[in-house]
Amino acid sequence: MIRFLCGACPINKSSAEPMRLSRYFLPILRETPKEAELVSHRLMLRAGMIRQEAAGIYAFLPLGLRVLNKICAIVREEQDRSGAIELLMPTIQSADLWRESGRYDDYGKEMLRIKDRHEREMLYGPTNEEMITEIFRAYVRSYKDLPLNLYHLQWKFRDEVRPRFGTMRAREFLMKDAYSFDLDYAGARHAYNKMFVAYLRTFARMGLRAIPMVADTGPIGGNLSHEFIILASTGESEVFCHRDYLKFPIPDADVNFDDVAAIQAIVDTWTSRYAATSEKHDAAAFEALPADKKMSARGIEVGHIFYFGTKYSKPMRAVVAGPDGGEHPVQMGSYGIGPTRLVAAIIEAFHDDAGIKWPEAVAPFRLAILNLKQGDSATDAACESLYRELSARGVELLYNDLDERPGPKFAAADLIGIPWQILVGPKGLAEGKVELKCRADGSRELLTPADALARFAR
RNA sequence: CGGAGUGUGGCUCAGCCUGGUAGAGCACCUCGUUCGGGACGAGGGGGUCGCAGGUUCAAAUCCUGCCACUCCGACCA
Repeated sequence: MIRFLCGACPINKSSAEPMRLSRYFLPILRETPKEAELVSHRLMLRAGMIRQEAAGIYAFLPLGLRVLNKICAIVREEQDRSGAIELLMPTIQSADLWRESGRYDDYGKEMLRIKDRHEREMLYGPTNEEMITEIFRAYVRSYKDLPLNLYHLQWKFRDEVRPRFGTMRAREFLMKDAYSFDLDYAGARHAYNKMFVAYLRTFARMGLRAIPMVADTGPIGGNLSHEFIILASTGESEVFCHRDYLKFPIPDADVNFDDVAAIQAIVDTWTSRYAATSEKHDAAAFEALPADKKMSARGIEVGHIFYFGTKYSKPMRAVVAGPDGGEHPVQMGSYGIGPTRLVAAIIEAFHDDAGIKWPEAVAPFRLAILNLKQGDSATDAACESLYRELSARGVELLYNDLDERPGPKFAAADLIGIPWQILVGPKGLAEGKVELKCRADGSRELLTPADALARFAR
């Protein structure tokens, strides 16, 4: 099946093809490379997910790419559900565009500036507000074409002084960035709210509880902004919030994004309690909370949304005709999610001493078959049969058919964190059984191959 | 960008102080024995010791410069 959509871009659909380990490329490391400090960084290197090519610049190896694609697929589904429309902008931009907004000089050394063969000044995009505004103004003339929310998933480059923590704080990173366009503040506020709700769903589907916190707007600008933070002991920043955030409900998949009042109500709930990062922390307000509701923890920022009005539309003259016939600079917002950072963040949330414990929604494979005695005819036959039957039913699985002892197979399966393992060996088969192990809680049960098949068949 | 440190086979590291023919474990290849939680034996392949100069009869080792990477700090999706 051809799944190739776009060679150099990160837009490939997840591959559901089952795989034999003997034909796969999974360079597992038994020892931990010394540079890795953070547990997610260590595990990503050991599990053969990434390879560092320069400081803060990583290649995604096949296993890492599968996870990244799963994450992108969820991001995409929830963006689409909320009404955003995907396009794809380039990584390289012209400096002229950034001079229009005035940010070319403001952005500083974080921006990677390059020259082409004609000595024209170019840059590797750290974000795309200018470019999307340029695209918008080229085509959109009337308020009747609004609201509009355009997004893409593309590699960004920010030349961090000090990249660290693997893909958590890389210089090159994948980002989903969406940009909303509306005629007035009310429309822009609804666009902001829609993204807010989409983000709640997006992170929840990955098994994460992300808490929206009042945030600084930084060099993007604007005055309404939330960071979506997941709590993890290894988080980079200190955060403070009300304990109620741990149990607020996640909006259903059938939420109506056109229902302005309903969407606003969800946002109101999710902004009704104290929640702030250290930069915006109000110690007095936090101290006023009941003692059993106070939560201070470390957090990882996995998403950030901004409303910034006409900050770019005014200088770049992105205007539409309103119902009054006059010209109005368009009201904008931008909305980011970092999939490459999420890969690491999810590992921070789901791991143990043996390795990664992927939530099913983002797991590189759903199921692993471990042949515990390769070469034993009954064992081989049972494995092959399971592999064939499960493949035929579309189960994403990795079959460890290496001529290896059981120990390393157990260790590898635990390390790469596939949610379910079927252990097939002569001992069990003598009783007509295979063993099903759940990576998340370590539970095991014996069952017949037919029952195992039924368990995973859709 | 300030401070600290590290570059020796694919990985983890020893050797450097006190210069004298490059090592170990793991990984890899071959053969045999093994085989339900990272086996064992025998044999084998693989490194211009980050780069460039310098000192010396002789440099992984001493000196100078450069580069890369890591950690602490300021900065950040």
